[in-house]
Amino acid sequence: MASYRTEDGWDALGDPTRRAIIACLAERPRAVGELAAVLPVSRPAVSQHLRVLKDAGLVTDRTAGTRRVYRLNPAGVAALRDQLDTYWSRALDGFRDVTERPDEEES
Amino acid sequence: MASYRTEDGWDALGDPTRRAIIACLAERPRAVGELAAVLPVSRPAVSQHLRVLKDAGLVTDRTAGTRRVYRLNPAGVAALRDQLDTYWSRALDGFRDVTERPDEEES
DNA sequence: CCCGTTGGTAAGCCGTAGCTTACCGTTCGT
DNA sequence: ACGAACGGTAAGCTACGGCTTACCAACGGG
Repeated sequence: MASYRTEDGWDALGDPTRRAIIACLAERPRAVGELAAVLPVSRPAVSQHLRVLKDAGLVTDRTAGTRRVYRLNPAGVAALRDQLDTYWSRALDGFRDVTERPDEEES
Repeated sequence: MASYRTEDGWDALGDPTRRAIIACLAERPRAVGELAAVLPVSRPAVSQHLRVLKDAGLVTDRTAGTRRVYRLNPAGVAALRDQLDTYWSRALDGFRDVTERPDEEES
């Protein structure tokens, strides 16, 4: 609640690799090396992506010995979901405003 | 349901200008010129963004005379929302899996 | 019937996002 | 205490995404 958002969650999800990371972490928390082993990019690349995701509040990390375990942050995901809900409800209002016009061509 | 997704909705929302367009269209449907008048980019730029959003299934367009009115597509928005819901629920499972380890340092 | 309005497309420029390799700090095992 | 494992950072290259200007097609009003 009292957290700044240095990076936008949407920008963070704009990259396919980062979405793959999110999908991986959705299954279970993983260390950086595990993620790099699965993904088609190098470990430093994963590290950089994780930084972006962390700044966006989508993941949290936890040091376990020499390893660093990342996990999904449900709060961050929920925040984006709420935004979509807002767009969705407003879109419905927009639909109500302009009733069907028969002389127009649908896309 | 039976629609392909030529472009990914997340990629589409990865751009700030496109998110601004989405926000605009969430209020009410608008023509291309209207959007360009509000946004800080040229009309062709808006047109290109609208194409991406349309390919992603996030907006639909409707020809009205010489004008072309775009509106938000609630189905497309709902699809993304559902994906986030999936991530969210799986993340909760992940949290249950790994119980708190006191010797670790939180991020 | 012409002209103004509207908007999609082409061509091209430029910034930056993402990747790689190389390097360094930290932590644990033996 | 030394070395290996793990991971973050720096530097640099390349590709692509977004913007602009210029051009063209379509529809409508007077």
